[in-house]
Amino acid sequence: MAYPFHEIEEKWQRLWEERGDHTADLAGAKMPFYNLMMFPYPSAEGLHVGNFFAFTGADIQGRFHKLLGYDVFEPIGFDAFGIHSENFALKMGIHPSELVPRNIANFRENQLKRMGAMFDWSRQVNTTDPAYYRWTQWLFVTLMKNGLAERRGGAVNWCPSCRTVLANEQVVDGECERCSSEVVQREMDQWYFTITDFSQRLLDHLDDLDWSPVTKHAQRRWIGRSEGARLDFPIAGMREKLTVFTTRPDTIFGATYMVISPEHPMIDAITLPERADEVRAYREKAARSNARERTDTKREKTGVFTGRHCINPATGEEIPIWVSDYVLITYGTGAIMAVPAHDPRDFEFAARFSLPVRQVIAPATEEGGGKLEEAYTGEGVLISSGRFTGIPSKEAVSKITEWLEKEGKGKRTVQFRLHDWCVSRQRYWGPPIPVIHCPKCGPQPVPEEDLPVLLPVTDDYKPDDSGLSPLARIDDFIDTTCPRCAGAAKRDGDVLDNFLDSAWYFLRYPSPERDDAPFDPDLARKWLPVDLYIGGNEHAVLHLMYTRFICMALHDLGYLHFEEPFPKFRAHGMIIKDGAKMSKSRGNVVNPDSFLDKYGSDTFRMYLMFLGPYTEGGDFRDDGIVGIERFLDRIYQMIGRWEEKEGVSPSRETLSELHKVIRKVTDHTAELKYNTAIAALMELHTALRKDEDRLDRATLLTFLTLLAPYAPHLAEELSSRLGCDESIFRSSWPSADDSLILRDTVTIAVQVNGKMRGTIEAAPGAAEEELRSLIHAAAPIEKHLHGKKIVRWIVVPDRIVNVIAH
RNA sequence: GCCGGGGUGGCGGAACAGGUAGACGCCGCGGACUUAAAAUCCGCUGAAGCUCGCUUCGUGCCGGUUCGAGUCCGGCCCCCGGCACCA
Repeated sequence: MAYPFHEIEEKWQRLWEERGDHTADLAGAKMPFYNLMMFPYPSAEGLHVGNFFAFTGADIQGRFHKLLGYDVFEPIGFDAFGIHSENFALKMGIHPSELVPRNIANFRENQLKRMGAMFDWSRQVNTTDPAYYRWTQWLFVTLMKNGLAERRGGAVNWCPSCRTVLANEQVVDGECERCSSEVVQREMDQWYFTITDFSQRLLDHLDDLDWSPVTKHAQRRWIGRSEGARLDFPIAGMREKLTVFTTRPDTIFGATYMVISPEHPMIDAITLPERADEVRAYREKAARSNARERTDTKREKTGVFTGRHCINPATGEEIPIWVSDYVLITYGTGAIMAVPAHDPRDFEFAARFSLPVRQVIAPATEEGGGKLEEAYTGEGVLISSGRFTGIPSKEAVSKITEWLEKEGKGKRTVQFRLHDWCVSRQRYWGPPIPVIHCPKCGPQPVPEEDLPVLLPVTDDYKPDDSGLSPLARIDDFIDTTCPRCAGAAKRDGDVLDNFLDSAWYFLRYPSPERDDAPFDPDLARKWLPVDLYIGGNEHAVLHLMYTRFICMALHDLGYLHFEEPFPKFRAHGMIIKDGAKMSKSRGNVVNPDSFLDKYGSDTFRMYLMFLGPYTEGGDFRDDGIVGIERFLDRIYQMIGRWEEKEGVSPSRETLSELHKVIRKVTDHTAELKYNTAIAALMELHTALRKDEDRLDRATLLTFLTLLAPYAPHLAEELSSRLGCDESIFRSSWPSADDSLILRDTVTIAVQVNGKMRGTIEAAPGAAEEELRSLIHAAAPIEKHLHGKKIVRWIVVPDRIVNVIAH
């Protein structure tokens, strides 16, 4: 018979709300703790187990810190703009402006409120609210005015079936995430945030951030710093030079040809007339090919010769310029010097088109001048390299760069992989980009006092083939006047990337009511940066990088006092089912609502936390939950049986166990090792049950306090039944008293020749002599020593003794 | 292909810093209560062997270091996640 969780949970949720227990006193707080979790995107299916898992783990931190004495601010909101919401609305045939509020209401009222998290419902953020996206637009305008937003041409991902532009993250292996059509590239004018101006800072700060190593690693890779040089190759018969980026200037004497990307701006100028047709055909083919083909590394290399040559500045030789799509326009200069002897890609290309291969680095283990079977990419000594011959390659990198720099033919540079952030989306469901295009004045930011640019309500929001945003079809919206010259002008028809909505939401939480500023500066100073951020590692790169950039920019512009929004970030794991990701197509989706109905929130919360390490996730199995159900029920029954008795106190053993567990639960909760913290609570429960007659109120309340972050409703209920008038979360977290942890004797393992042969009980810190006699006195161990000569005793104090005997 | 993380009972998972492998929970088995069942409570539960107390084996595979290895080193296999022609 399960305890009456329905009644209890409803009661406490009501009381918390009535009393405003979770409404943080932001202005008056003495020890602020901003407990942030990634806000959900409110889908029509409702909150899934993954959300529930993530939020529970974050809420435990909030409740734990509250008990530690912090003033905790734990907000939640809704990331409701974006292509997911829009596509779903299209599929259902219900306008997103109708569907989204409905989904939000369901999330909030039927699911989030039942979780029992300490969300501060007095402060919410909904990114689709004009009062919010006004400031998202303000952010754009502010960056634009300060030269951090640029309009320029660029390729976008286009799904011909959905007839829409896709964000990079919606392109999986070159296919549209939703319909699996092949994604093609389209050239369009877009707005970009110049995040690349911050590359080095974004990289450097990582050293000081307390983040999971995997997350930092992913960011480092994404930023992709590499040191090298830009080298100029004069083009034969032209005044222009071809500039390449290379990390291996030491191999320049082996550069036997050049390759430019099919999108290279100088391609037409370089190509000789007799080659023009062939090059054009190649270029067109490359343009048509989809992202998957283009990035398939196993595909055989293709390319065409431009007919033109350029001059290797090191050797003075003329080398041919080729075009190939293995050179990307998006990295470096879109052109490379090809060193087939020392680069696998160049080697492959040279082999295909019979281009010369010249080895210029000899491995340390020189085997003589055999023909190279594959590119040698390691270090060695330079050969056939003019005056640099004989120099170790590592040294030659800087020597050759210096030489070319002196000759004015090159420059040492640092290259980043990070691209500027394209924020234009040719979709409907987002904040309109607050820009007015004036034929005379060029693009003008919408004046701040005219914000927000409201998203017009229209039924005609379906994207079409034109590549123009649905808003571009609404003349009433598009036609306007220039804020500068008052002449006829047109609004930008695109909307802002969903990632911009979520790049500043945590700045808004403390003061969502402000209509004169994006956030309250005093509260920001008091509460930010965020103390702990918990979220999914799928956002390791994009969301976290963009948010860091926005904060850095706002810092530089004087709006924020910090550069890094999330000094401490932890990624939670993923809940899988039967070893596979939960998905509708697999039919293995667990619906949290039915578990809430059947077991209640406390049991469900604890079960999810008990599945496995929080940062790794776990496998959801329906049958395991009864263990937690029994556990909580036993606690309920135990407290129900308890009667106050005069002068009782728990045994020394019980107290010892209590303090051991206080230590464990404290440490493990702080480290997000919830599964083992719960195991410790179970052990404590067993110990308390064995000593039930002697339990006093204080001991039980301590136990309930340890339980409270995990099962908040039950802890509140039982503590109130024990006579507490105040919420248990107003009490304080117990501290472990190590002196109460019994250490009368320790169990020492005994090995003979490395094999476990038994244990002995000894006083802590017992001398070796004493241990020896104890071991000889222990018959089951002694029999293994019988008739043998003891040659050595290895004693690890209070842990183990290993006796070596022959 | 490259970079991370990981392979431990029937299952989910524990194990500080090289020191009693399997905490805690599920499943299973036995017992108590009950007219009976459910629920609950108590006990057992890595494998094999046997004189029932022990013995041998056991943390993906092979080898090494060490008094002692799930933990460290070298090689290999498999799974998960991320990135993918970045010059």
